[in-house]
Amino acid sequence: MPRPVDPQRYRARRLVIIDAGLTAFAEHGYAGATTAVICRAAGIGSGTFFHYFPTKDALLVAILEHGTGETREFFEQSADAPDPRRVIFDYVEHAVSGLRDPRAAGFISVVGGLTHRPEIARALRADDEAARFGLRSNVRAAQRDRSVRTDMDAERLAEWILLLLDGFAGRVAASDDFVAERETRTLNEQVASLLGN
Amino acid sequence: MPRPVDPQRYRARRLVIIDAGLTAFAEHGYAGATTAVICRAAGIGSGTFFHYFPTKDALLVAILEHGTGETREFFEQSADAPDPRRVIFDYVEHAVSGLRDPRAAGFISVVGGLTHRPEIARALRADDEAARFGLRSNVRAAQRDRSVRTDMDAERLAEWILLLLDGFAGRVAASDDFVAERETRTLNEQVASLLGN
Amino acid sequence: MPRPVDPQRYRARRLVIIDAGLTAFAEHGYAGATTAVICRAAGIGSGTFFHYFPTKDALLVAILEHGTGETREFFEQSADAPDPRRVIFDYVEHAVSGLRDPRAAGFISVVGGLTHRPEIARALRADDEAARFGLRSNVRAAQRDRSVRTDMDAERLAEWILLLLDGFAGRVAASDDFVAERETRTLNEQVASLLGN
Amino acid sequence: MPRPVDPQRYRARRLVIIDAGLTAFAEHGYAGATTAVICRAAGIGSGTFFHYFPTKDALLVAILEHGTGETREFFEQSADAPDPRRVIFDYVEHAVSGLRDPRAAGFISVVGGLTHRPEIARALRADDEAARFGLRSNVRAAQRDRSVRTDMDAERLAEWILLLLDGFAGRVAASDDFVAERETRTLNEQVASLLGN
DNA sequence: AATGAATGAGGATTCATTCAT
DNA sequence: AATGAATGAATCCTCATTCAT
Repeated sequence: MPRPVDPQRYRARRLVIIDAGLTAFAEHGYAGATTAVICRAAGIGSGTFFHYFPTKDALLVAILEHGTGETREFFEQSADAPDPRRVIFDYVEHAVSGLRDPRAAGFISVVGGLTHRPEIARALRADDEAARFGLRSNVRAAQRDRSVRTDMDAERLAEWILLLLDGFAGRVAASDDFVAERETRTLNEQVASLLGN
Repeated sequence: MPRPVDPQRYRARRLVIIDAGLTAFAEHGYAGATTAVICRAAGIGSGTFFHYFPTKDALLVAILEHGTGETREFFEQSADAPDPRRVIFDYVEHAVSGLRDPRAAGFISVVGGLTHRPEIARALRADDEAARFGLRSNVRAAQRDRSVRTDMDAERLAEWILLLLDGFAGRVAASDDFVAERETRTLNEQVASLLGN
Repeated sequence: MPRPVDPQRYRARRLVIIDAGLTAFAEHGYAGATTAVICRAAGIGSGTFFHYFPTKDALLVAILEHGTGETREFFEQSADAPDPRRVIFDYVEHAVSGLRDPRAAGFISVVGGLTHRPEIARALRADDEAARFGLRSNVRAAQRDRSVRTDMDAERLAEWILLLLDGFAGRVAASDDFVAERETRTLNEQVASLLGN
Repeated sequence: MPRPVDPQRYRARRLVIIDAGLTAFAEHGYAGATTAVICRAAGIGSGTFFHYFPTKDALLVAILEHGTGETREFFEQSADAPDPRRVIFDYVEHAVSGLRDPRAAGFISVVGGLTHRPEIARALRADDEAARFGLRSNVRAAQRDRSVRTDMDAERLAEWILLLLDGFAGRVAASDDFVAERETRTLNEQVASLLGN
């Protein structure tokens, strides 16, 4: 009598590992986060790890995809928002609030140095693309209704917003004095100055 | 009869290794740049490598310190410049021009993920500190002569300039469409908007 | 309420696994035939596998014993045959016809390299012994009625017949050009030359 | 001052490892001969092993190629021999004498079960081919001068000689009672009966 | 100083086997 | 009986580093 596969349980466990991975990568870097460390953090045996993820890289990719999914969701939910300029700022807000998880910034800088692992590079590009796509659409819409400057094309403005967000995350990771909360206002100003009005 | 050390030759060879290291780290990431790879690139044997650097990390630190030195030099040479606001923009220019070396951006993102190796973290902090110190001094001076806004303190402004520079480097590394040359003007605008006037 | 064990069903399933094992071992070698591969081929879960066989080795042993059983059966059925020389040639025929199953030769060479697993070695020896015993008896009988040379003792002649059969199987496995069908005649000649008359 | 590479030393050490590998494979089978076991037998560290052979398979291949080389050499040295039939029997002698090394037969049966590792399969085919080629040439020559039957083509006769040799080796490995020395005469008889005259 | 052979600690991954359901 | 998730021992292999020459 086959035990019915319990996808609930499966996904829960998977999330536990993803979470442990996020912690471990952020805390110890990619090399330092050995599968042993991750397994210990997740409370599982090494065999179990590879039951859920075929490789260590795959775990990292899963973490990234998690983020990519959230980004896509965010923009899908804002698809019909009346004020695209507003959506852009909401996304900025959203991105910064992601940094409230103290592991996020660390993870981002770790993963940025892994462009040489092809799988990870792919996931990284997908992540970037998702954010760029969402931003670009909204920038374009905002340009149409003249709430954003039109002398720079939407793609470049999107890149620049990401530049600010990535730089912001980098600073959070690099400097103890740079506290997300306190700097959000300046970030908004920078984005505003970028988008013009 | 010990051959007298020829410091000329010594330093030259050291530079060759540093250069090979920069290439290798940028091209293959930290893990992918094995000492074997670096040695091959430098045209030396592995034994020789460890004559010049006690560890692989030490090479990375040396590369970083090279950059830190340049930063310090830059600000020292501008110490008595009459227009500190100008110096800030010159530094931005200087930093961007560093990205003309196609390895630079790659190296930066690689090294950003290595905060967990203590030696490297130290060097990274020193590098950051050098730039921040130089910028802060000039921001402060510029604030004194009212060419920079005074409603944000110098330290934070310095951090924000670095945020823009790091974000910029990150974009250069991440996106083929983001070409340093073409984006410099926008960068200057953003810095200007940051500093007010 | 324990479902009454259905021995019919049990044996059938066991045979399915044995068959899958034969296929897998022949196709992928001992190491390549992981229990997962075998289970997939047999259409069962891994847990089920270990209901039927306590270890992977035990499956291999069962396959071997299957063959050993057939060998014993063959010689039992020929026990009272009037012409023992004939029985020997029939056995050769029988052995060659076993090679019609394209998995047989592959399996034989795989299993030959596993003398170091004690269980398997035991089964292998038993298999060898069964064939040797059957052959030896018939050789001896044939010697008695002078239809086989008497200047070599029965044991050695039996070994030499096995030598020819094993070599034959090995060639079938090793060389695509060596087709059992076409070579049977030569095999019979060699056996004849061995036994004299 | 580069220590001059000492190819003497290199080859010697390589041979030590090859020898240890032969012992280990023959004694423990492929799986049982872990790299650790081989290294211990060779008196080297695991790192050293992989300095000489990129993989465990490569060591096995090297052992095989060693044999292949000997085979080729044998036939090259006999290239201009006046009596090709004699050469064939000399080769049989040569092959049997190789079995005096008690590890040889064990190694052969182990390696026969590894056809699924592509590198090994390739080496195995090359080995087979070398022997077949040498035999075939001599069979053909012998057929020309009528010292070997002509009703079977040279290729098939070569295969049959190998069949006898492989079967012989298999018996030596399988049965303690089957001693190479004592059985050589019968082997020669079988080959003679095969070749006719 | 320069070399590269030698080392072995450490890491990712595999897989037979167990066991709760 | 049947399942497959969970396990961890065991394996191959990598690579920074040492050291005799």
